[in-house]
Amino acid sequence: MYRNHTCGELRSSHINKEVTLSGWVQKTRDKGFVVWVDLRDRYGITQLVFDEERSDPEIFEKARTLGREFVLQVHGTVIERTSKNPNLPTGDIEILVTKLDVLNESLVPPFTIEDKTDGGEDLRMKYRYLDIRRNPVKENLIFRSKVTLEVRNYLTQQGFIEVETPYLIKSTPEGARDFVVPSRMNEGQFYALPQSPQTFKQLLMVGGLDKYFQIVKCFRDEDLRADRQPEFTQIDCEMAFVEQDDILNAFEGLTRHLLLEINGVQTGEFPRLTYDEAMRKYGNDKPDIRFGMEFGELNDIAQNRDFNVFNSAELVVGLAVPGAASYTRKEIDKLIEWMRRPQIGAKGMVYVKYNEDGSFKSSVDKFYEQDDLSNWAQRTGAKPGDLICILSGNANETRTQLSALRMEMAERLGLRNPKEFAPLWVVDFPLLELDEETGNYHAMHHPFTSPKPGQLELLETDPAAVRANAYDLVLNGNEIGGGSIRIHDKETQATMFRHLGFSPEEAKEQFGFLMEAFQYGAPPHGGIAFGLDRLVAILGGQETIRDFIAFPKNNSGRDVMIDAPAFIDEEQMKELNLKLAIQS
RNA sequence: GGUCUGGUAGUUCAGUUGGUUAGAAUACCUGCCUGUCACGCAGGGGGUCGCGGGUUCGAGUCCCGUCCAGACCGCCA
Repeated sequence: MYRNHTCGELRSSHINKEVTLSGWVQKTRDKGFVVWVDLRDRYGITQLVFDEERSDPEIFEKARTLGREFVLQVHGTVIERTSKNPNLPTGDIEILVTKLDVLNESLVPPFTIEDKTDGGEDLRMKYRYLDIRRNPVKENLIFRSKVTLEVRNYLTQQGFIEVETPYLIKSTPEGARDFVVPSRMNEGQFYALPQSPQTFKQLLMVGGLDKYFQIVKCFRDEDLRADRQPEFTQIDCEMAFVEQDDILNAFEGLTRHLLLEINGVQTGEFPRLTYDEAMRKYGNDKPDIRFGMEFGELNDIAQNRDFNVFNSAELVVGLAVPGAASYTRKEIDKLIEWMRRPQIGAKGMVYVKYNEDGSFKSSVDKFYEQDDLSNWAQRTGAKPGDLICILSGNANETRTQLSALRMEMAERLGLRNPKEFAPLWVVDFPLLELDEETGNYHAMHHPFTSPKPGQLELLETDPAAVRANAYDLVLNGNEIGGGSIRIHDKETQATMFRHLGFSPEEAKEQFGFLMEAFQYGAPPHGGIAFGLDRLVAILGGQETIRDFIAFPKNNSGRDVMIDAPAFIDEEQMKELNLKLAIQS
């Protein structure tokens, strides 16, 4: 038996007990006449003590040779400490060791295994197994396990069935790039790893399973970000015989359950905003509504004066930054400069200081009266002490730019409190999106999304105006889930494919199995998928999803620990009938 | 594909206008220390300044190229 207690559980009530513990050496403190060793395991730290008087001389000498991260098994007596440590749950006691076994030695670790490590990102990834020994990483993984357990509990209780779908499937051109896997048995042919189990879950509905979910890995071969990994996990869900409201209610229930069980936060009914409203009010289809700063459109009260910048703009829109009227000229100039960076691309910014005394001072005083500025303040909800920031130009671009400003200012003002949760639904997304490069329309969600009732005809005349039965669940400015009511009849699906530029032959070749299934009594159905990594990170109050993934990939999609991807040897290539176009 | 930032001791970083033997903290090693818990004290070892080329009397520092890492834009149905 390696242990009969963990390193986190012994208290003064255990004094005089004989115990056996196993764990890692966190640190040794050699004071000459006495040596202390902090022994760590998943559950905590317990102090071991060795001294000249009470310890066997051989064990005492052995204790002095222990290095960081040695694996020990110790046997000894729980004793009361002479000087207690109130910062440690086990700080009242220590173990007077009578038997010391080094189960394994350790090299000096390349970084400190402490909450605040001295190791950089790169190094920690290379030695991820050491990083996982640290509390913050370990606790994140435990947290994730708790979230997935609650998801399974809740959905199972609601009558959902967890079904696994295949990882080796077929590549399709729509959407993200596929990871492909060569098939040895089928010369020259490739599987693709799923970007999502989309078509399979729809086929499960045709199969009559009615309520499905799966916690499932998905794969996308696209460039990464801090919150994007090439393989990531979704909570994938689908239901039959449902309308949009049924789905929203069901998964609002799941989200509310998680917020309550995981974070202890009670949430009321989630607000529902249409895509158009979200864009008008926040310039963003995933608005962070933990704070206000809603947009105020000023076209009618700012145009038709002598200020040509506004007169020539499609949209004049502003927002009030709370308490920022105290910004100096220099600070405002810096902010404008920030807005003009290529990433945001604003041409300039008009500002109005709403002074505490009720007067206004603006960068366009030449063109506008105090009354005008007062109207602007009213439209943007500004109060004395606020700074009103106004952008103008092309409607879409201007909204996006002002949204960037809104998020930045909220960040600076500390309004993005990670302990606060503000979920909402964004509904009625456009069905199609114009690809600027090709000039073609493609599905904003995916090609199986149904248009709003009676809007199918609009596809012919005004494709951009067609709204879809598609919805996103947004939490604190992050899209944590998205889904739609699907098309479930062959004719509509064929029409969709045609509008997306598929020839009937291409549609049949790629999605023939789905269209065929629709001919055998496909029920109305719809669903949603949550990004689990991101959801867990947000519930955990953190930004980077990498900290919630045991073995994440780096910026360029590499696993620096196992050093993947890698070349494969010639024999393997031959077997797969592959030849590289480049020389390795 | 693009923009930006960084790469100096095991680690995290500093290094001025191009100028003596490249520093600090921490980690590591040795010794001391009668209750430590960020222990303390004294001493010690540790560097191809990412790599290649160039400018210069002289390059960690300037220039060109390249590799690696990170953030962002494009991309992510």
